[in-house]
Amino acid sequence: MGDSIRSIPILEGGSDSFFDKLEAAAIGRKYGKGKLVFVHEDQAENFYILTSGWVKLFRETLDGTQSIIDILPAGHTFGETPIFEGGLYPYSAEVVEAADIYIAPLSILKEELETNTKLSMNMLSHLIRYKRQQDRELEHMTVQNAPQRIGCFLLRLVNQSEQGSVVIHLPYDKTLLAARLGMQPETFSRALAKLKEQTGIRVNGATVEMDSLDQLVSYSCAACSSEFPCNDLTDCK
Amino acid sequence: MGDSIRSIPILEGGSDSFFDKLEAAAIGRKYGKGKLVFVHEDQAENFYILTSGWVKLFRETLDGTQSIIDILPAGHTFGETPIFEGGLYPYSAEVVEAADIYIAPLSILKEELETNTKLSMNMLSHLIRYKRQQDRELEHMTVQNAPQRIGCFLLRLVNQSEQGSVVIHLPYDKTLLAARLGMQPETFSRALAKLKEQTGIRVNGATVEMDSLDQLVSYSCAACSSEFPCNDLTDCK
DNA sequence: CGAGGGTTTGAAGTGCATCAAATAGTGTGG
DNA sequence: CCACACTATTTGATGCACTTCAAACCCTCG
Repeated sequence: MGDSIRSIPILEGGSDSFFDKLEAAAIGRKYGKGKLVFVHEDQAENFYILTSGWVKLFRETLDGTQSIIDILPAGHTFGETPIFEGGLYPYSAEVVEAADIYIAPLSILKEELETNTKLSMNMLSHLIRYKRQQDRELEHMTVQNAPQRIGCFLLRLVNQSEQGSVVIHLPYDKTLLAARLGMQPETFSRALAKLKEQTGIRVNGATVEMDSLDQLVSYSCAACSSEFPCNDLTDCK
Repeated sequence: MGDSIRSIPILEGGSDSFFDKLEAAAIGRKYGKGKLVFVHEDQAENFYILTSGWVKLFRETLDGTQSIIDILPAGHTFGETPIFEGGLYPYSAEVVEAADIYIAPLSILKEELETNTKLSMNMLSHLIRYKRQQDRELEHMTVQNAPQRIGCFLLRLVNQSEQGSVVIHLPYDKTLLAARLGMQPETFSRALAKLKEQTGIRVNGATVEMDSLDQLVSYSCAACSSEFPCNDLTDCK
């Protein structure tokens, strides 16, 4: 386990004693699809380290409509933001693909942050990058239409350097993906069909293929303020 | 000047020597409406402290469409995010209401952050709060319609504790406000009219009055995952 | 008083949501 | 290995919200 925690990007810069404490205190747990890790406004004692699977962070309105904050792949942490202030989780977390998660006390993280500038600098830098990504998401919502948003998402799944023909696997349900992109499942389905005819991508279930990225890039990125290899983040979300 | 810089929330926790250095190096400048402070992808040497007026942060696509990242009131800093990485501004900054701005070297801030945990903790905490606000903005874009978004914005301008009748002054152009809320000026105008008839607010130019917040709250917050006094931020944006 | 930008109003078009229903796909127990 | 149940996905038809284009209005300021 040590390695998997020590190599989490957002914890880079942590001291040895920090990781030792973390390993001593953390509990590893397996979660099946659909399991809730915590719920909005739970008292936050722990933060979570995702080493495999996918986790959805979301909020919901009174009528049950969910709005998705993020869908995290392995290698990310979540539930760490209540270190400051009241200490309530600002969102709920649900496993959407069977996951391995380490549960670790926030107090250890907080203590380390207060004494280890390297870690807090690293965390600042991650938050800033994250914010930039979020700026883009907001931009996309107003500037791109549904097919373009899907195309943009696909592009962020691709290794930028990829040459020639490309194969992508959608990481989770189309229904969830639709929600993640802020549209209805029906709209997603139609928009994907449109993307197919516009850019020549081939879709088969959760597999998407194309001969080159060019058409997808010129179709999707046209309406955006960033240029293609825009995915300067650790990874997709 | 000292005081105005020392009381900026995001710089709270800075050491005396930090503020001394800042005051020695910073240049105060007045900017008229419409002036650009810096442009997207400029090399970032300085960050900016806004002590009066309003500044718009934005990006634009090739065809000139702007997407607004934020509109800052006095008391905020901007252009500080390139402390890490390459050091290019990720957005452009334009004064939208005549502003007083202090220009200060990023290097001073960076150095202080690396040595003063109090400041970096404070900054982390601010970024986290900011992120939460941004989560809400994204939610609003998908969950609220135009009149509700306007109502929500108005509510965030109000002092929460206000009792009885309330008067609000729109802080800048309606056209800009529309862009800030991700809609067209025409839509804004119509949506505001609808809000008027639905909630009984009275609009006169840039002045908005109402007898009580109740109707506005129940109309606007119905579709949101947060409850009314949701503006747990330093101030509006 | 006239020019120009901000704001409103009107008419028409587009994209997405919604409701309804068909189809494909997956896992289950027999 | 098949039939059933259940969910994910697609397709169709319709409505609504917002955009777009056009023009009028209003207000401020030289």
